Amino acid sequence: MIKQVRANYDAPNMEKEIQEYWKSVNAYEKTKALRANGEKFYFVDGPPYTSGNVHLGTAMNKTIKDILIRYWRMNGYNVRDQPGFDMHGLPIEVQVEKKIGVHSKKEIEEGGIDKFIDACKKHAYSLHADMTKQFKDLGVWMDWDHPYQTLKLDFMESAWWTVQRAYERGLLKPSNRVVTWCPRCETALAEAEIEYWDETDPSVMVRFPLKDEPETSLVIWTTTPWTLPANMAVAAHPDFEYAKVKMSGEKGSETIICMESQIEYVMKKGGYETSEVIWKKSGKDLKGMEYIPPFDIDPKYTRPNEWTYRVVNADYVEKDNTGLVHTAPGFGPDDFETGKKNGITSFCPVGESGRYTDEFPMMAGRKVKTVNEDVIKYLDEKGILYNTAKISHRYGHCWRCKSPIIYRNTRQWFINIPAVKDKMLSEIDRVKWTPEWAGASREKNWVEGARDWCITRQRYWGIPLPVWECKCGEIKIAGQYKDLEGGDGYTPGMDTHRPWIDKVTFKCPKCGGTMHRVPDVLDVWFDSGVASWAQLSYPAKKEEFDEWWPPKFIVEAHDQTRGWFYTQLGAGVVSFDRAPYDEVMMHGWMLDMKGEKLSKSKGNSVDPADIIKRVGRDPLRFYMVESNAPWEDTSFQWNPKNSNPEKNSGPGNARKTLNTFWNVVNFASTYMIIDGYDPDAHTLESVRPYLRDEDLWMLSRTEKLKQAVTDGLESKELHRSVRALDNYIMEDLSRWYVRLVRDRSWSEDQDAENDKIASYFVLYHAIMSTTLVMAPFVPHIAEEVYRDMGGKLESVHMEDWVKCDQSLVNDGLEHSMSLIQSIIEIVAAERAKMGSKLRWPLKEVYISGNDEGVNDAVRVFEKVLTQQGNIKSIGYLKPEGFAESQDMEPVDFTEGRIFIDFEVTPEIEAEGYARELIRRIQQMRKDMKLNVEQYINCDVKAEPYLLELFETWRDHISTEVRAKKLTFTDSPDGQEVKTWDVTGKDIVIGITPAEQ
RNA sequence: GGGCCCAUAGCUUAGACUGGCUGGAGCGCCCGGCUGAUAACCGGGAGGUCGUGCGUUCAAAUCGCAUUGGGCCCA
Repeated sequence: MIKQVRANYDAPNMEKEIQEYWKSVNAYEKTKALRANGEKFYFVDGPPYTSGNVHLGTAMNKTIKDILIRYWRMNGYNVRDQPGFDMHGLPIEVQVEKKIGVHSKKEIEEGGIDKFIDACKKHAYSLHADMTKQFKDLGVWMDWDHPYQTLKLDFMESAWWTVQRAYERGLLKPSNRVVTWCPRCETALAEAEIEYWDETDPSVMVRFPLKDEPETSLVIWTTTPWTLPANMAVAAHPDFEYAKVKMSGEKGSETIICMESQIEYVMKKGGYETSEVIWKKSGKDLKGMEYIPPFDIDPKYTRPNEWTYRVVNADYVEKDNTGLVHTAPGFGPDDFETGKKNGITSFCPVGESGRYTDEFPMMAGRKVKTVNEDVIKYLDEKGILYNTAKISHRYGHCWRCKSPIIYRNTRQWFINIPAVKDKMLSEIDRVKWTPEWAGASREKNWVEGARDWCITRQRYWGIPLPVWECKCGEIKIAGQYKDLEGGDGYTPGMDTHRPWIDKVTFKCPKCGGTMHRVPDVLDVWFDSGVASWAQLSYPAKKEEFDEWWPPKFIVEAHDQTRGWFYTQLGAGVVSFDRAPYDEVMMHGWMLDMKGEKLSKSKGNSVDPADIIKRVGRDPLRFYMVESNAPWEDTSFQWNPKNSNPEKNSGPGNARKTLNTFWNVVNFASTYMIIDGYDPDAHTLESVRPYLRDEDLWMLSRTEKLKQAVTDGLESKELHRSVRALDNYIMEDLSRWYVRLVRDRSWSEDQDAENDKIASYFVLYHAIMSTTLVMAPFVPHIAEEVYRDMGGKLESVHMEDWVKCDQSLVNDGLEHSMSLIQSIIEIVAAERAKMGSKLRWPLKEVYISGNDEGVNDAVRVFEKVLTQQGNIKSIGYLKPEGFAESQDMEPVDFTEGRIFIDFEVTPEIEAEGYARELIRRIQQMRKDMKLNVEQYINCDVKAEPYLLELFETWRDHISTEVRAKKLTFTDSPDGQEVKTWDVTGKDIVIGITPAEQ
């Protein structure tokens, strides 16, 4: 049964009602159940960080997922669609700290870690609830009632198991390293947790006088004067030339050593005018030269060896500044490596909170970055400050609290990624990437440079590192919950977060001592990295794992190259010797209107809820996917202050397309209901004898649409699918086919009944086909149309995907129609030039195709041409056969020329005026809000000449306007009387509704 | 500084891989038309150094090199 659709496409409210309908009939659950026996498809949702807010990028991400999942389901797959949430980690800790008013780890511990963790957990769950609500509101169909959450015990167990796997394979080890460190959060950070932006720092050059020759100095350069107390060596490039130079000028002279190519630069920085090279040596020969360090540090901390306070070689030294690099192995990763190579102590006189320890008494207790000026002052007073300036450069900051990071030497646990790098690279080759360069170029480039993965954080809210250590060096890994059971402090059913798990200890099997847990928690990237087996609770439960793993497909934004694509790859290879995915699709970001990153602090953020409220969910989805290839960034066209976003915005444009589709459906449902059209009563075979060529054309276009949308989905070029839909709806369906069938829909001629039914059949087929292929993209409007137009199933999303029927494709007809369309366009343009209204028929149009085939192709649709162009007659000419005597200018079209005869004959004049009259009466009917089937009585007053013309068209006029009586009179009367100016002549029309 | 991606009308973009006719659309703007889908629809117009430069070629938006700007990932 076809129902009358609502008059207006009010997306925001209609979508809400559809969502309520889905809920009321359990549409999602039933759709899933319908495919329960289908081929299994394991899709893994990349868990968004549980921030509580769905922004545009997250909306785009879930929209793509929703589109593909719906598409796969329509193709019969049994899709696993468990959504995930990344619920541990620093961002939540920082928010909770603010909420409860603590500012440091010390304060957290004073207040009790248990209270803090309870607050984090509560907060995480509440954010999770907020986000779920927003995702559901977008119309995303995932298993929201059963999400995987990284804070759940079974999920944490899987992470533990993976740590254990790494250990068993010899890939996990603790190590003292210099790592990036947030002094506020007092924890190590991964590269992925650091944000870079420009900052102004001191840029200083410092003299390091030679031990044996104090009047000569090595000159080093640094932007971190605060690290100078930890200076242990100076690095020179072994292959570059260095020089001992006497610098002179008005201020005096001195002798320094620097890179030869930098002499000029160093001279100027020192305020000298001339330089004189005393000797040149390669960096290799400089090696071993001993100098006096800038600070006196107690040797019991620095434990000097034969290379301490000497020149060493390192090939990362670049040809800039002085070419001699201050080396503090406790404060820089490169420095650390250099120090290690030469056996130099990694002296690090800075504690967790970024304050100097007693190892550097001069500044003990002070925060490192605050002492720069004092250090410079000290150097100056000591006479070793060569030059000081300011520099603006990129500097790393903690992703959560925005504090500038430092490097510190600490003990962390690492996974040896270089050991499995080759396997990771070959897995990248095995996996299918969309676009192809996402894997072959980007991911590969990233993995090639991969180093050890530091998986430990010195925090609270995370998966505890499942490692217990004994003083004797013995290590125990708890790979699963049950491994805790033998421990002291274990209580059945305990929460395995900190601090409770910290109380669990084991007796050392080797020395009998007590084994304590390493108090660290895991990097949150480790949490998400294990998601594909952790969501299946592997290895604690095996059944689901055996059923689903390995996953087929993931899709995330391009920043995940270093994030989830990478951590899953690493964790997967460590655990299973393979990437936990077969196919990766990469998508772009949503940027602001100017192409800049959206951010709250910049004030250019766009709230999806605002778009939903003002334009709607489907238009938002349609726009996001249509505007660009998925992997490209989109400058999102939305100004929150726009007072009319329905028109002037990206989603507003999409709304217009969907609105047009809505109007088509409205048109169809209106007339199909009037005529009692029953879609089930007809088949293609039953209507085939009555199909016109334009019907066959529409069928052909519809099949091509199915093909185009399918192709786009298969190749993940979703924009192509949506653009094909847009083009079909606007060009083929609305602007053309509906225009062609209007007269047929209105016909009350019994003889034409079959012709009308044929057009209804095709229109219905077009609408239903469109509805099915648009369903994954715009699930709400598709559902509404499907239900109004008599869809058989409870939801359009339960339907099978429709395949293109090649037997209905007819390229010849499509070609003919495109010729007709271009000819009609030209005729319209020529009419405009001549001031000839479409309402007035043209006497004749001559077609002169470049060859006979063109004329034949036009002939197929001659009726369409005469009707739509309002042309009395079409003439066909041989390419050169036109009699120029006709005095008509030829106009070119794609495959020939046309000639238009604009002569207005008396017959044409009569018809023209008749149509002018009809138009005015129709307008009045509409103004009077008369029902389309209402009969009227009509009085008309006009000059006698016009009345004569009207007389010849009396029957036609009466039929068209449904007039029972049409009276020509000098005193027109009626419920509504109006005077019209038609080409300068007054016509008075009076209308009264008539009895049926 | 390195890797990858992008750059076409005021805005969003097609065309580029496989070089070839006056570079197509949509939105917005201006003008006109149509009117039984109607808070719709249609036509026309204005608007383009195809980021810039050099090269390959009979021919470059398209291929190559360089350069500028933007995005992502790193140093």
